[in-house]
Amino acid sequence: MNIIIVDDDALVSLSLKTILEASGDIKVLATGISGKEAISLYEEHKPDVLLMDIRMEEMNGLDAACVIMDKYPDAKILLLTTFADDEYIIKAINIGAKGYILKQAFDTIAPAINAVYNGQTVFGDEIMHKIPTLMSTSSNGEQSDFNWEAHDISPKEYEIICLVAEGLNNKEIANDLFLSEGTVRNYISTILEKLSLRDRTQLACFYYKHK
Amino acid sequence: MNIIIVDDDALVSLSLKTILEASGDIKVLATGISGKEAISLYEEHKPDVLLMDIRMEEMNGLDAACVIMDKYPDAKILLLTTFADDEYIIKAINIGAKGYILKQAFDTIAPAINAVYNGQTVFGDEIMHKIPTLMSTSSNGEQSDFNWEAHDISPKEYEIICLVAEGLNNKEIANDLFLSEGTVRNYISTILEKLSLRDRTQLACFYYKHK
DNA sequence: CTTTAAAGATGACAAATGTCATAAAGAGGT
DNA sequence: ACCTCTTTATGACATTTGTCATCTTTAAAG
Repeated sequence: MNIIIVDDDALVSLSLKTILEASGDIKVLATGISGKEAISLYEEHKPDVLLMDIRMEEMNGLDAACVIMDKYPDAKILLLTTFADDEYIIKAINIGAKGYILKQAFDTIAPAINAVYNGQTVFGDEIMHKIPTLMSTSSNGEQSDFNWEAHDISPKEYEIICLVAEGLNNKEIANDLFLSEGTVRNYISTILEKLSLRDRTQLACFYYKHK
Repeated sequence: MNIIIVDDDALVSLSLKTILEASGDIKVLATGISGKEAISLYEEHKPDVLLMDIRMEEMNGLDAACVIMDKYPDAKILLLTTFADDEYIIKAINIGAKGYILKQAFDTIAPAINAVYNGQTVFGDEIMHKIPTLMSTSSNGEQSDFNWEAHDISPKEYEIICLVAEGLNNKEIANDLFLSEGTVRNYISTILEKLSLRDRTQLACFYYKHK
């Protein structure tokens, strides 16, 4: 099976290439580092599967996927992400990407590619967990969009809020975001201050009520 | 990798067993023909992956999956279906099934099992296509179909759950319900036990996700 | 009248949580 | 170079939380 890898970070592309080719039946035809490159490489090689990072400098993976799917509806595109970026998941599904998985999970990527090659669609587990919530928040058009920035909530803080609203404790959040537990505590402390809440449970409630 | 196959139709189980075992690294520990059997077989063998039909006589695959996931949250269950039964997809996702694919596509099942085994979630392509539509139709009408009594939650306990989901702390709940703070703690303790949750924040999250 | 079951309470205890003061490292602007 | 802001980290601390074993009271069932 022939694939193309596109990732911002050449080191990642290389590691992936090595690992995947070692697994046997995968051949990496080319690697790229931007969405634009992904498009031209795809047209040139017509790979069985295109493995592409979402966050990239010149043109992000989603837009590139959109362009490619538009021209080649049968394209099999597997999107990689460093951690579960909620906002992109729904978009990825709608575009018709054949998968959306964490690139951390190196050894699970080969099976995923195989499944995609055989006509399945694959999602990383952590990502799947979020879909029910995303479904209920993205599609019922009622009140939803609370403006977090208006309350001085930074992106990082928002990220933490989401994890609290998934029921993670401080240690787990710390592991997820590569921070120390104490730092997470401090973050939550200031979040509570900003939103005039008392504890993490109220924060979780607030989250669901304003989404 | 060890799996169990459960399908109404013994012929299907057998064919699957043959095909999958031929592929090399899959061992079929047992086969069953009903949801009830799936549960007992799962408990007995603790397979890496459970492959189960949705439509079965005695107890359908979804209910069985629900019971199993409840008791073994790490269970990897791959649901099979003859046609894309729209109505079950959302439910399958919510239950936490690791996949939902067409059993027609014989040769794609092995890769799917592999991906699931490696921690991914897999959906057949025909099924994935329907998800965007299902998302918008499922979230306006139904909702709140979670059966608290089925999880042994008494009315009083439910009352406390609601207060937790309003962000009250134990003292406040105690005042609200004319109980002592200790009693409230005990109540919450048993609620968490019954729902297999860890703390009040997870309880609040659970409430909003199932409501 | 016993026996049993339930609802509620208490105290002890470990763990998790939230607050605060403080500090190191880096980036950017002057 | 100096100052400032941001991000991350610590440690100390008081509170809250969840768990458990043990009671009392009340009500129901025999």
